Amino acid sequence: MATGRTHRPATRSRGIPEATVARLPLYLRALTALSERSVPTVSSEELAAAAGVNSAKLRKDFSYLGSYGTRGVGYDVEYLVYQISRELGLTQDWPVVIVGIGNLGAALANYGGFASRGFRVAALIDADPAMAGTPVAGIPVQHVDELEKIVSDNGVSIGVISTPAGAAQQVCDRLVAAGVTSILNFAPTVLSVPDGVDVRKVDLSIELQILAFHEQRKAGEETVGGTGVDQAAPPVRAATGSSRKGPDGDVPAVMPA
Amino acid sequence: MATGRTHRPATRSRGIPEATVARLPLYLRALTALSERSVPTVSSEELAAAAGVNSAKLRKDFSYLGSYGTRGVGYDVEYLVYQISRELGLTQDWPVVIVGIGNLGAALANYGGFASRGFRVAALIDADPAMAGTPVAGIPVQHVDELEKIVSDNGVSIGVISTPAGAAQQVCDRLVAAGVTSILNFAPTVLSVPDGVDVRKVDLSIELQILAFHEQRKAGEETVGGTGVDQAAPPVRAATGSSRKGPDGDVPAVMPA
DNA sequence: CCATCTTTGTGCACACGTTCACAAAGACAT
DNA sequence: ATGTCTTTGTGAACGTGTGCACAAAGATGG
Repeated sequence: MATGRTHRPATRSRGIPEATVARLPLYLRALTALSERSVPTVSSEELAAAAGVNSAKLRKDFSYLGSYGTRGVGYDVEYLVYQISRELGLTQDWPVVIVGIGNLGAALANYGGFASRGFRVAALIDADPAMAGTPVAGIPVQHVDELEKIVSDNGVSIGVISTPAGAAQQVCDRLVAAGVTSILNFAPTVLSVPDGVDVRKVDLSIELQILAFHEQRKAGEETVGGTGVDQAAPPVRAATGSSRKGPDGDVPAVMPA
Repeated sequence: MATGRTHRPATRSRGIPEATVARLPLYLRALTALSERSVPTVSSEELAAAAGVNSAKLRKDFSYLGSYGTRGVGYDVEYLVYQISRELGLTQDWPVVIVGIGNLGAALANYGGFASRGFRVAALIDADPAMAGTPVAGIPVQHVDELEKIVSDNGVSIGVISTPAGAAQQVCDRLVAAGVTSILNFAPTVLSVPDGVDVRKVDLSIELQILAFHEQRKAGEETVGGTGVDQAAPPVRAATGSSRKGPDGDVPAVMPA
C-alpha cells in the first residue's frame, strides 16, 4: 500500500542522489556567506569545513552537477551560488501557504528564512474564525474555508502544515486536492498522500527521542551497568489480551499528550 | 579537523542501526495510539501501515531489540510500548533547556510534545535582559548569564538552541562547556562540537529547498523542456570576484532572522 | 495429537551512500 | 616551454540500509 512517504523509487531520474540534494542547501548557505564577504573562490576543503562535511563528499556532490571547479584553484563562489540555486529551483518564485497559525505557525510566518530564497508566504490559514483578519507577521490570517481558492488563485504548490495532529491529515487532503504537491509537515502524524506528492516532516519530539537514545547510551557506557539505567519492573509479557493492564500495576503510559 | 558533526563512527556499539533508532519514535507513537484505544496486539503489517513504513523493515527493526513478537499473532502493544520506551531512554526524566526565546523558542516552550515522554523543560534562557522574569508557557525566562548555573544545578544534558544564527555557536560552546552533551539546533548554522557531543539540526529553510528541488523536477518532467525551467542568462564564469552581486539582482542572504 | 493457517524473524541480494586514494587538469613561476 | 605544485574529479572498495521471500514458530480447530 502506497503511503507515498519515504519510498521514493524516483530520484533515479538520471539525476542527483537524494543525499546530495539534501546537502545542496548547506553548501549554498556557506557559499552565500562567502559571497557576502566577497571571497572570489573556495577550495573543496575550505567549503567542506564551512558546511560541516567531508571534502571528498562535497566534491562528489558537485560532480553530479557538472564540472564547475578549476583544478589547482577551487570553485568560483558566485558561479556556484548560481548553479546550486538553479539546481534547487530557487531562481523562481515559490508561493507557500502555512496552515495552522498557532504558536508554531506564527513563528514560521515570522521566520525570515521563509521570505528569502524565492519562498514567499502567499497566505496564512487557520480554522479559528476569530483569527480571520488578524495580521500575523504582517499577513492577514484567512479562514480555512478559503483554502482551495487561495491555493488555486496563487498557484501554490508548496504547503506547510502546522496544525494540531488531529487536523493534519484532513488539511493535507484538502491541500493536495487543491493542487499542492509538496508538503512540509510539522504536525506529529504520519501523512498519507497520493503518489507524486512529496512530504517532508519536521518532528521535534522525534528528534528529542533520538537524542535521548544516544544520551542514554553515553551514560550507560561511562558507568557500565552502574547508575539507575535499569529501573522499575518490566510488565509481564502478554496477559492474553483480556482485561488489559497487567497484574502489577500499570505500565505508566508513556504518552500523555 | 573534527567538526564532530555527522561523522558518528559510533552507533557501532554492538547496537541498533541509526536508521532503526530514527524510526523507533514513529513506532512508539503509533503504538501509543493503539494502546489508548486498548488494542491488545498488532501485526507487523498493521503497525507498519500506521507508522508509514514497510512491514519487513519494521520486523527487522524490532528484531534488533529482541524477539518481542508472537508468530501467528503479532506484537503485544503494551509490552512493545514499554520496550521501545526503555530502549529510547524515555523511562527516565530528561531535563531540557531552551536557549533563545523568540517566536520559535516560545512556540517550542508551549509545544506539548516536550512535556510528555520524559522530557521536562527545566529552564528558558534568553540574552535579552528585558525578558528576564517574563513567564513563557508558565516558565519564567532567565538571563543567559545564568546558563552555566542552570545547566549544572539541574543536571541538564540536552539543550535546544533557538537563537539567531549569529549567536548559536557561542551558546553551543557554553552549553557544552557546562556539561550538555546533546543539542537540538534550530538555528540555521553548522555547529561544531567536540567529540562525544551529539547535534541534531532542524532547518526549515533546508527542508523547503529540498521540496523546491523536487517540485521543480516534477514541473520539468511534465512539460519536458517546455516551460520556463531554463531561464535567465547564467552569469559569466569567473568575474574574478570583484564587486560581488551578480548581474541578475541580488542573492538575498539566506538568513535574516 | 495432528493439520492448517497466520505471522514472525532473518538470510540474501541489491541499492544507496561514504570514503579513500590517485591520476589528470590546470595555475603559476622560472 | 617546461616543471612544479595545488586541487579537482572519479574509480573502486567498503559500509549501511532496504526489501524479498521463505522457513520456522506458534496459535487454533478438529
